[in-house]
Order: sequence, then structure tokens, then C-alpha cells
Amino acid sequence: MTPTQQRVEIAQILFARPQHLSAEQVLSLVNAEHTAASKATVYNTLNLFAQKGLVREVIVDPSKVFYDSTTHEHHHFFNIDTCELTDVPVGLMPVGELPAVPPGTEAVAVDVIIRIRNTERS
Amino acid sequence: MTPTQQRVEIAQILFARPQHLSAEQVLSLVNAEHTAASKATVYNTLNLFAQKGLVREVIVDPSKVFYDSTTHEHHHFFNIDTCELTDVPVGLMPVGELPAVPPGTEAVAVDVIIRIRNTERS
DNA sequence: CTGTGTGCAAAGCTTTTGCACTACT
DNA sequence: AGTAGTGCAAAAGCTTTGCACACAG
Repeated sequence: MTPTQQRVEIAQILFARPQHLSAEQVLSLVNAEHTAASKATVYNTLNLFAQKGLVREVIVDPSKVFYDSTTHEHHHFFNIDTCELTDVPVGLMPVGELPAVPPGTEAVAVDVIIRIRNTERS
Repeated sequence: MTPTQQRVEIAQILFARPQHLSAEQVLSLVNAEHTAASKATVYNTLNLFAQKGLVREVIVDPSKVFYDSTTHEHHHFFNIDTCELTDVPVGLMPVGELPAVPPGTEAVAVDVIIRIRNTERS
């Protein structure tokens, strides 16, 4: 895994601060900078990072993957109106120990997504 | 929402028994029957059902949406090796009450997905 | 006859794959 | 010089939109 120009760029954007970025946003940000990387490279790199555990994939919608630079255990609010993703500190909602996973398997990750919506005042 | 031929077909498949079907699987099953519906209709109908609360969408992967005919509150194991989705009875893993949602919003749904993997014996 | 609603073909978008190139051994 | 690894163009796939048709009022 060579630290190439493109990867460094992407990493800097991701880890500038804890945040949730969609692939689309990362792409824009990378291209807003100087070097620019192709769409494919951004996707491949993000997938690579996700595999390596550098970022966490948060899947809220088909074709709407967010990449979370915070890898600590935590959950998410997802506002389906604004497509905004918000962290939920672990403390607020502890995850009970996992129930027995099916035989021959091991837990890899636990994703908790609370879908929220703007309160409609009709 | 007219109970048309296509919708009845799809509904019968979904509610034949509690199960998790991907859009792809539903499409195959519908076409395996007699009438057959187009891909678009299946997608639209599934989305429609999901909106109406008849089925629950379970999003485990981009371009991998499962439709769950069980609408009771429950969680899921997702085997990333086999792409198999399994129910987790609510009792086994209670969801603590939700932490305060952001102001002006209301919780719509809570999705808990435990990603599991086949234990590798190297 | 007009309006509402449905089904499907075609388009759109995200994501993935395969190839040419680069850098290193 | 060979080999491994990277970046990107092009392809693939899922999903959504827009239009023609059918039915109800």
C-alpha cells in the first residue's frame, strides 16, 4: 500500500477532523484541491481504507455510502430529510453484548443506525 | 394503491413466510411464476410497500437491499461471506431507549445490523 | 371525456473491473 | 529486466424517472 499522492490527499481530507463524507463529497473535495484524482481512484482508495480499518463505512441507503473517519465504536443518526449523518456517543446507547452469533461465524462489526426525520408541523 | 396483478404477485411472494429477499431474488421469483413483472415494477412496488410499512428495508450493502416481511422490531445478522441475512429476536438484544434525537427531529426507525463472517480456520 | 394511477422502457448514477503505466527489486 | 502495485477509462449493475396506456369517475 504505497502512500501515493492521491492516497495522501484523500487521507488528509478524511482525517482533517472527525466527519462523515459520502463518496461524492470526497470526490469533490479531492478535486477542489490541486492534484485531483479520478472517480474510480477515490472509490478504490476509500474501499481500501475501509478494508484496512482506517475508516468505517456507514451504509444508510443504496448508493449512499458514508465514510466515517471516527473508528471508535459509536452509532449514527441519519436524517432522511437532509441526508445528514450524526454521531451518537457510545455512552448514550450501550450495545448489550451480542447474542450468540450463528455457529461457525464471528462478529465483525455492529452497525446501529437511527433514522430520524424532521418533525413535520402540518 | 390498486391491488393489481403484479402487486398481488409480489405480495404473495413476500408474505408467503417470514423471510428476507433481495430485490434480485424477488424479481426472479416473480418471473418464475406465471405473470412476470418488469424489473422496474418490482423495484417500484417494493419501494411502495416499504413506504406503506408493509415490509422493512434492510440495507446491508450498496446495491444490496433486502426486503423483510417481518415488520416487528428486530435486528439482523448479516453474513458478509454468504450474504445471508438472519433475524435476531428482539429479546436477545434489547435496544436501550433512544438517546435524545436532535431537536426538530423524530426517530423513524432503528436498524441494527451485526456483520458476521465465517470463522476462518487457517 | 377528463383525471388518476400503473407498468415498463430507457436513462442516470454509483460502483466495479481490466488494462496500461510506474516504481521498485 | 522482471514483478508488484497503482490510477484511471470504460463497463457493469442497480435504481429511478418519464411517458404511454388502462381504468374509474
